[in-house]
Amino acid sequence: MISRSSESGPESRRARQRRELVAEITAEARRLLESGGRAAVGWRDIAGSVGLSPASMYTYFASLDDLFTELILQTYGHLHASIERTMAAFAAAPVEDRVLAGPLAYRRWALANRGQFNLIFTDQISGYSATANGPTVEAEVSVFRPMATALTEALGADQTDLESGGPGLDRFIGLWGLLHGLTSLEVNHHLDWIDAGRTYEQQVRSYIDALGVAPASDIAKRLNRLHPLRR
Amino acid sequence: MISRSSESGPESRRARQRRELVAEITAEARRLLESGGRAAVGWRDIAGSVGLSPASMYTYFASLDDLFTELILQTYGHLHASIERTMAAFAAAPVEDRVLAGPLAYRRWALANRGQFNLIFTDQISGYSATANGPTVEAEVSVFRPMATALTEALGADQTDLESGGPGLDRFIGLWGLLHGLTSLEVNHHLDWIDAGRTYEQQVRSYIDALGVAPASDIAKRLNRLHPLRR
DNA sequence: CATCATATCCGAACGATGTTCGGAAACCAA
DNA sequence: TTGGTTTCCGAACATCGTTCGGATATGATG
Repeated sequence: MISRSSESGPESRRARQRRELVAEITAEARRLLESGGRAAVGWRDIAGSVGLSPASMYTYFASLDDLFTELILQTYGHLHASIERTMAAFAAAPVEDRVLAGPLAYRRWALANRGQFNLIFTDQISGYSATANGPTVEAEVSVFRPMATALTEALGADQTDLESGGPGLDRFIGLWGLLHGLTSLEVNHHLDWIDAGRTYEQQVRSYIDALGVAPASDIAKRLNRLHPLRR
Repeated sequence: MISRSSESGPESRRARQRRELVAEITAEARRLLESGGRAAVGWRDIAGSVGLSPASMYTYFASLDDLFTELILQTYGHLHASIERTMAAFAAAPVEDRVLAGPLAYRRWALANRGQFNLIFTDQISGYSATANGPTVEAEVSVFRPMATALTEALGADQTDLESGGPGLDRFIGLWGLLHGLTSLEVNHHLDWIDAGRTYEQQVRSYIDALGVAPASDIAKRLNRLHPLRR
């Protein structure tokens, strides 16, 4: 049932089709997740979308939970890539700018992918706990390493603090809590009564300012120019 | 289908039984929600628990979504009551103590009621958006009014700031974001790798300390004495 | 007390779901 | 060409939320 995983020879026709189908399946699942929420993700819709029968889906995923597991891992990668891409755009700028650009990218991605954001950050799948699985923890720390590294660098602290649980880690945990809390509330429509975007940037700025980190004033503007709102 | 709602006469036998049954149903639903997550809440288990058939459940709730709606409203009330009860225990203490006691109660309740916490703070029910419904917004602001009021009082700011969106509101939004973010992460097992309890208190203290609010050092200890961990 | 509308309750059934199974067809290596 | 493996599907199963019709219990009204 499992084909070769890491051989170098030319890909067989079956292997390529399988790879493409798995990609189509997860793509359609993400589409359904974003448009209709978790309950809207079902085999029959996905199967119809890729032109196969529901039973055939079990050729590619052992169960619906397995599909969600794959979806979770992919989503960590997407969030990670989005943050790192944005921060890379400020690679030539002072570190302080990157400390703000990271959280701004975090919020932007979350608002554009509400379903996936909730998928990875709140336990929804039966029998699938966040840190219980190895690959998940690894994927999670990779998401935040760029932001944690930038903050630690801006503070002039030792990078080994992050691994050993020193004071540099505590500083980042506070920032993470703040930005994740505000983002999570806004994603789930608990901040609809205020100007959440303005408040978010102001709060993050205020928090890192208290740590002595002062980014440029036009980071958000430059970010909007880099990635205009899609769709 | 709807019996009298606010009359003063003696309650009929049917009315009492109906009230008790609705209470049993929601109680069992909460039990299932906490033990097995959202997917574990089903009519057949609930019906069996109260000694009725699944079809009879529709005598009391028009649909499963309606049950969840009721559950959400009740949960707001429970969280509100838990926070206010804890803060009331510090009514004679300085305001600064209450500013810390509120967030500590928030986290304690969330960890003891993970399923209900996620139920009210992340969109899970089809077609049920948080702020779209009137009763929900009202219930939500009631949850945070005690904490917001205490912080505003501790800051010596005008209480009308909260309603008019003045700087006092921004201060509280920041605190709310921080405490909700850390709590949400811990509830969903994203902070299992650190001492989340110690970190939480330290972060909240650090945040309000920057605002000039310094509670007593033994609030958590006193809180543990008031409400030892149940179950 | 007798009457009658109403509330409650249940068994049976419907549609939709995730999943399994057996066999047919397609593929690929030998 | 041969033979084993992969893919695919129709049919079926169990379970779910929900509806319906009718039987039974309740409570107000005469």
